[in-house]
Amino acid sequence: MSTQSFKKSERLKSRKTIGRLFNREGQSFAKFPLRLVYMEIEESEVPIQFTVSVPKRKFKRAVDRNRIKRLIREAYRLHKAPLFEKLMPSATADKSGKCYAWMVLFTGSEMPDYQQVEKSMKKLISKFSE
RNA sequence: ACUGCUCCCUACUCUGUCGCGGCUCCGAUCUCGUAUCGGAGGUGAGGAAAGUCCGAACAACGUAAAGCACCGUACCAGUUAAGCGCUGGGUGUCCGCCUCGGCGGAUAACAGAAAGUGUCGCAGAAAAUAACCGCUUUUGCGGUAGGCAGUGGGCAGUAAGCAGAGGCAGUCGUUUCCAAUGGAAACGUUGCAAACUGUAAACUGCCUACUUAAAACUGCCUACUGAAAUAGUAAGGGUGAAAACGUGCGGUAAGAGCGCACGCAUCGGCUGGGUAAUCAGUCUUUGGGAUAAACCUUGCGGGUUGAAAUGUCACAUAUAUCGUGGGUUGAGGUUCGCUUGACCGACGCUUCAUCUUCACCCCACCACCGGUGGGAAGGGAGAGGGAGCACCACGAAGGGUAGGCAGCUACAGGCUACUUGUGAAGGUAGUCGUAGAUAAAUGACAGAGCUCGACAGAAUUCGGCUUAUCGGGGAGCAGUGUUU
RNA sequence: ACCUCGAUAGCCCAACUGGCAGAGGCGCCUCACUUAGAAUGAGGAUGUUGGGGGUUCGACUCCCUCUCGGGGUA
Repeated sequence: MSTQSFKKSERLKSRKTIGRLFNREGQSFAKFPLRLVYMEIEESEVPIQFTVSVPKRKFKRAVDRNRIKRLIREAYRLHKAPLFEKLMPSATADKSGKCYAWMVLFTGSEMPDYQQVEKSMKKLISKFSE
């Protein structure tokens, strides 16, 4: 499996799981302009199911929201490899590895460029690894 | 060449690397499903994808009806699957031009206000029945002026009468004088009157002023006028967004389309042009303020709900559970507000007893190979009845899923050529295949170029409209300037 | 994707069935009272009625359109 691919199976799709994330079970921390909400889930083929959200209240044009989501996804795709390395070995050895659901929210109110997003994504991942 | 308007096309480009959604093909793996992974090829947002303002397709709702209600719509014709779109035409309004009655442009929810109801603030006499002021007729009551008549008055005249003075005549008286039975004069008295003067009343004439000779009053008439009543009238009345056809003449008590002429508008008829809206002419009717984006009337159209519609497969103890009713001749339903109607609607099975009937069987009698009567466990058929189940309807309280497939992209499709038409569009032929996701795909990095890149992201699909928009290119029309 | 409601002063809200520029409360400003402040009293200001266009003599109101905001759907 390529370390930079981003397949359909890596995406968080279950509406139920998303609901649980926001209700009570999810933990979260923030690195401006991003905020990570995550929780432990059972039985997944991949270590992390990932999704993105951008509030409509701050960005009214669909074009802007799409662009931000694409930037965040791109940053995640390019920098997730080290994290997977950390989670995978246990998963491959015996099936005791932990799986997580991730949702990344964009909390800023202005259009970011890719460098900003990449920087905060790196921080997010390094903090999560601890 | 520039400027303006209209229409059409286009929507930064190229290279490399890493990625994403469909599609096709190949390979590998296993739980054999076209599941997962890998690879290759090819493909992947818009002119507005937006707003959801119109119109359809498509789907479901039990068949999808009629009336009322409700909603929409409104010059005509064409175009189209359809339309509040588009094209062409007509009419009105506004603007511009000039050769002054045509041309050009813009614009219009452009049916009906002469079916009815409502509204029209302030101002104004009055906002729609025409009332008020005003004007005018008539009536009575006043005022002023004039006229006539009268009373009164003034002037003049008449003079029978009266009075006056005078005259004449007579008688008598008195007095005085003289030439003395007389005479004369004066006074008194009586008479006369035809003349003189004056004149109450009367009569006649003229006048009755206002700078006088003539105070004033009454009645009637006329004119003007005051305040009323009655009737007529809509010419005029400072307003207002809007004022009861306009101008002139006649007419009238005053006036008025009351009449006439010219003109304006208008319902309708006829003739002609046009498919029609409508235009021109002519005859006739009428002169009715605005508002229908107030209610409304008329014509036309509309069943409702929208892909989160809907079908189907899988999962889920879920065609499950509980209650009520129907099933038992009818519970319930018939869509949106109401009503009506053709109507739709489970109607099958089990069991219990009763009755009727049939054949067999048993008994008795008549009789002779049959008939009649009676009995009855069981069997067949039928009738109505009781109980229950299936099934149907409504409600309650809950449970589960939120996955797959279909709908889902090939078409009222695009492009080109020819052709028909003023045009929107149509026809014929050729050619092209061009997103289809479902937490939802187009991005990042590096480099290069240029005019330095706007508005902006598909979610069932089309045709329109509206709105946003940096630029670039093309065509047509109009104007200006330069050159030839 | 589809359906639906709303927008009036800094804030909350009236204004009928069109009538001439719009009421009220809170807040704001000035003055008085007080040593000062609060409270109280007196006075005052504040409006493109979301933008644009239309109908009408006249529009917060009726119609069209745009912008912004709210709500709903299985």
